[in-house]
Amino acid sequence: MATIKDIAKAAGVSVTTVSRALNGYSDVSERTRKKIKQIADDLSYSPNALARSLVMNKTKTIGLLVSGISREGAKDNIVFEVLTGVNEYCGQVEYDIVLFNTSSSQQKKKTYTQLCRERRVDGVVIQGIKNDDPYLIEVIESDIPCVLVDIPIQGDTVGYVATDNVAGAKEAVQHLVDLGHKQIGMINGHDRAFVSQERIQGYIEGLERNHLIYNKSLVYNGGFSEKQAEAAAVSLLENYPDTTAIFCASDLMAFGVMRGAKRLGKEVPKDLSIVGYDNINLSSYVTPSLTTISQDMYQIGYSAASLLIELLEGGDPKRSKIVSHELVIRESTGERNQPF
Amino acid sequence: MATIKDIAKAAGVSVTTVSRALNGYSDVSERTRKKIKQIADDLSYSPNALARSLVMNKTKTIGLLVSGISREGAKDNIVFEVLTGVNEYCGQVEYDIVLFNTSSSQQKKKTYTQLCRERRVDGVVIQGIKNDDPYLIEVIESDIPCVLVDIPIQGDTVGYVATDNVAGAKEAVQHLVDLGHKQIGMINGHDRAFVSQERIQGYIEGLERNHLIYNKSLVYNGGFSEKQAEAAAVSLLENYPDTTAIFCASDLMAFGVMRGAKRLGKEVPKDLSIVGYDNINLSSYVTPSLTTISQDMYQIGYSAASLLIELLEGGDPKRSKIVSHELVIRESTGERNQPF
DNA sequence: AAGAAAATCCGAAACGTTTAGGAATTTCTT
DNA sequence: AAGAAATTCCTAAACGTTTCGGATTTTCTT
Repeated sequence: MATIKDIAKAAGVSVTTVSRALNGYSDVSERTRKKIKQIADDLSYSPNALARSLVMNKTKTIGLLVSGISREGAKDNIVFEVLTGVNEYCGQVEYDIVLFNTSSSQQKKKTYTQLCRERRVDGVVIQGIKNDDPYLIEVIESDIPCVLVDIPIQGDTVGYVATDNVAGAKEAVQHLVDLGHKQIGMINGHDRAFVSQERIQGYIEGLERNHLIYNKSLVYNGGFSEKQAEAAAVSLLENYPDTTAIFCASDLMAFGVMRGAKRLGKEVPKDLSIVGYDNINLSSYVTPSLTTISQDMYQIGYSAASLLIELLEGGDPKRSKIVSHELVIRESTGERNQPF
Repeated sequence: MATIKDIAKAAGVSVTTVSRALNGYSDVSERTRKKIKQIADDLSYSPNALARSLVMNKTKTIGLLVSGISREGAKDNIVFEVLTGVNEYCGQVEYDIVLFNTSSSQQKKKTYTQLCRERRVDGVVIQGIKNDDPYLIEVIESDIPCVLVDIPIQGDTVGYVATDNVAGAKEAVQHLVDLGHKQIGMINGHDRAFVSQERIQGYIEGLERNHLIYNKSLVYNGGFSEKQAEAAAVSLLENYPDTTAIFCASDLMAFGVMRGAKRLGKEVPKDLSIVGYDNINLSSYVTPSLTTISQDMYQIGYSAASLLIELLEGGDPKRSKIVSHELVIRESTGERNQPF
């Protein structure tokens, strides 16, 4: 493997000159630069990023910390979509991405900060982290630049990108209200997710705006799990049979609710309208296809990366970005059946 | 950021001793080791992986080269699943993963080898690469250890992991034959994919084993695209209306075929049986759910990583791994309607 | 108690870059 | 043609580790 020294020797110049020639500095004559470049090509030289990073104290690498990279998490491709977005932006600005596997590092008792420090990433985007995750505190206290996905925290070195979950949830219930529904239940995720907190708030606001009373017992937690949501939906519908619509904090849970409805002999959307959240791939393929709040996870990833790089390269002092969402109406919602 | 020097100074020993203490060498007394560890903790020291890698000439990092990390590629989560598998294994053996974005590097004219050399990955797993991809030749010629997914090439530094695609395809058509189908069409991917070559071979063998004649004009290429497959299916069914079953080289294309069938007023599986390949998430959710050849992409990723690491650490000289597949029968296939 | 053996430690080089500061050479000015 | 200015190049240190070879200290042997 050719190094800068080899080139220097072959060209009869110092390593300094080689370095400066290859990096486009102005204090090297065109003639020698040509020669050096030629030799570098001949030796098929590629710079050692390690050595460079070591002295420059900058790796042009960002970490991607996701807790959802597990076999189960592969169902919705949310994680993958933001990864794709991050990857796309990083490709444009020539940053590399290193994947941190929190799961294993956790058992190895390596903290978030240690991970980042060891690998010398310039910054990190964090996704799928829970409210009570010990990592979260570390993030905020550490001085490693990072941007969070879906957790609205900002600071000197931390930014975030998210969607307006309360608005989204509000639109979802508004849609249901517009269809004539009066008793709307909700299957939420769990308390340790910021999005859940926001989505229920939106749910409540949506009801109140339409002068519907908010009944706490109509909302269940489904833990973002299909199975759990199915059980929750069954309970909900058995205890409150007048419920004609359910708003779910995720599409996956909406599928669970669908299954639960089927179990109870309820037809969607005739007897029960369902709206989900996320608009994952499955949602348009399933029958009936799912009405949902669509969020562009690719865009979120892309924005997260761009925000982080800005943070790193000291651009403008923006610290957060809200990406838009959209209600997409499909077959799982319909007019309320008037029970005459 | 504390370095080994800081620790040495604080402990009153040399950097050598600190290094050897921290790395568990035997030639340092327990007393000083304790002290050094204590100080390291106090200073919240974490080793600089860059410096270490530089001198050790080993990064404990593998590259992941996939061409499918794009917005469109997010539909099937195949890429993501192997990534998950790779990640899982790497987590266990404490390797990190860096994502290479081929797309951008291509336009930047950086070759595969350059990418790997620069970033100093110890090895690389490659996925979603096409037959005629210039990268492929590079891979084989370069001395960088790598394992290919779904491309059966092996050499001194290159291994692969795949499934037995010809057997899989054979089982698929056998299933259709068993259901009474006599005229079975196929929608293949494209010629630049090894899996396509194998799957059509399996298709042919499957037919011949049952003394059905192989009719070349019954197989169309769908380019692994849903849309394209839909068009192909329509052509196929219009030109050869006696076709009662279609075997598709991917689930995504099978969905296209479903849509095409619907366009022609054909009911699945009554008028047309369809079997796909891959068993992606969608397949079990769609109606009718899709009969398909299931391959465990997670396992493939996991195996690929483990094979690579073995290659790196000089374990046994295995160079390839075949992971098992399985026919999963769902609703999209049924007995042939005898046209009396 | 003296020499041998074992245990513990250290100095310095090496990995492949970048860069500050200055030296050598060329070109410009008058 | 001599000094100034600009151009081109180089020396050496630095980044944070690991490791070879040897030096020092302690413990064991008799």
